Amino acid sequence: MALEKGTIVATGLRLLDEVGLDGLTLRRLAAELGVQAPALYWHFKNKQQLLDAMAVAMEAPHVTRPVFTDSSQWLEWVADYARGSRSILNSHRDGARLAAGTRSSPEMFAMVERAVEALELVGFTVMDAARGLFAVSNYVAGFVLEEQADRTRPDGDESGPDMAEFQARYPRIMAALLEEGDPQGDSSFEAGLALILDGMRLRLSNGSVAD
Amino acid sequence: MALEKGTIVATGLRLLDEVGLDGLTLRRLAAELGVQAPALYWHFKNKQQLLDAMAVAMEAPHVTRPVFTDSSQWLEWVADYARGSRSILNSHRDGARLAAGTRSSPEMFAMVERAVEALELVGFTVMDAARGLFAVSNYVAGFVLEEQADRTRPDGDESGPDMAEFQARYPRIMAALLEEGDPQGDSSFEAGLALILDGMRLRLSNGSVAD
DNA sequence: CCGTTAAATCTAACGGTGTTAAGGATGCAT
DNA sequence: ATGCATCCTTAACACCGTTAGATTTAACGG
Repeated sequence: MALEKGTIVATGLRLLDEVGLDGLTLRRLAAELGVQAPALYWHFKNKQQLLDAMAVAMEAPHVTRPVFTDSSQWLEWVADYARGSRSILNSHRDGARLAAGTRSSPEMFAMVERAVEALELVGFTVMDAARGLFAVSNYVAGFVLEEQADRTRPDGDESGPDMAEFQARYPRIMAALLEEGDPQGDSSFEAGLALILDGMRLRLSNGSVAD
Repeated sequence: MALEKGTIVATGLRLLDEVGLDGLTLRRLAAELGVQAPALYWHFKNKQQLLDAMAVAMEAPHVTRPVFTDSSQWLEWVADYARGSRSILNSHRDGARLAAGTRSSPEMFAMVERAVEALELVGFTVMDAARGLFAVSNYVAGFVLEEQADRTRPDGDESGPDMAEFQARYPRIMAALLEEGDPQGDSSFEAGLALILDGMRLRLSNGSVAD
């Protein structure tokens, strides 16, 4: 039987780190497996289904994360959920783009369901819980996509970065950059996440009627 | 002189709406312009530069948006900034993917600079202003990307949606869907946006030392 | 040990892609 | 008229995802 579905997916993810999503061709992957490209079509209907399987495999360690039990820990859990999402998307090169092109797996639905259930016990309405998690997911997706995009498009086109002109034209952006460092760094991620979490905390204390 | 750069970009955006980003090939675009594909290489170094120009053209109506003057209007302005971003990304098919693959234009930097300046006058620190706008941008990007992705990948693979099983397995998600409707709709967008805005409002009242 | 059958892979090819090379037109300036 | 820069052409290259059909491999009943 030689080739297993899991082997193809694992090799695909390993190769993804080497060549990136745009460089990941069926011929290249097949060569890595010591096989010809059309052989992959016996295991997967087409390339998209292979990419879907890779995305699911990548997200697997995340969707099995247990939900919180102590109600007082809900905020930290949601924060860790967001950090875990970012970590998973960054566990492979172009991981965010890979996940963005894929439909959510049933396991992902199951996890959200459990999380909403737990948040409900804390005092959230189902709506506020779902909206909060959805907002966090969208924020993380947007953040990591930009985070990884800077690695994908390194062609600076212009010759020099011309820091001096940038400083002169956008002094406040420059000041923020100098103070915080990388706008795609951990502290920037945490700051944006904290905004959403504060909003959720407000919904909880207000009984979700704040508008 | 015949072919103008602006004509190519405008035709590219029009064609994008017809065939989507994946269907937008240089040969197809050239045919639309009554020209052969390699002719485009006289105007653009490669396809990516053409896509960059298209993204800039798409975002043009947004980056010229004037900043608020009345300090009491800061929150509504940031909200409108977010709504405008979403609207711009939705102004063309696959607009979010197009923008995601592109570096920010100088005009975008200039607008953020002006916004940070205005928020500073309201009482924000430069850091909190920049972080807030950055978080909003990431949220909007993630939201619209998912919003448009559902149109890009319509192959449901599985035969039936099987609502009954979904209802049984994920009752809370189902309840939220029934109450809110489309999780990619306006109200969902506003709800997530409100969370971030509440977080920003909190930063303002706390003098940015809440942590 | 043979013959059958299904699983797994091969070779060959098709139509399509972005991109490059080299050469014609076209129009303007000397 | 000649030269030159502009703009576009034709021809081709290397590569892509995908399909069709032949072929090998492995397992199993007689």
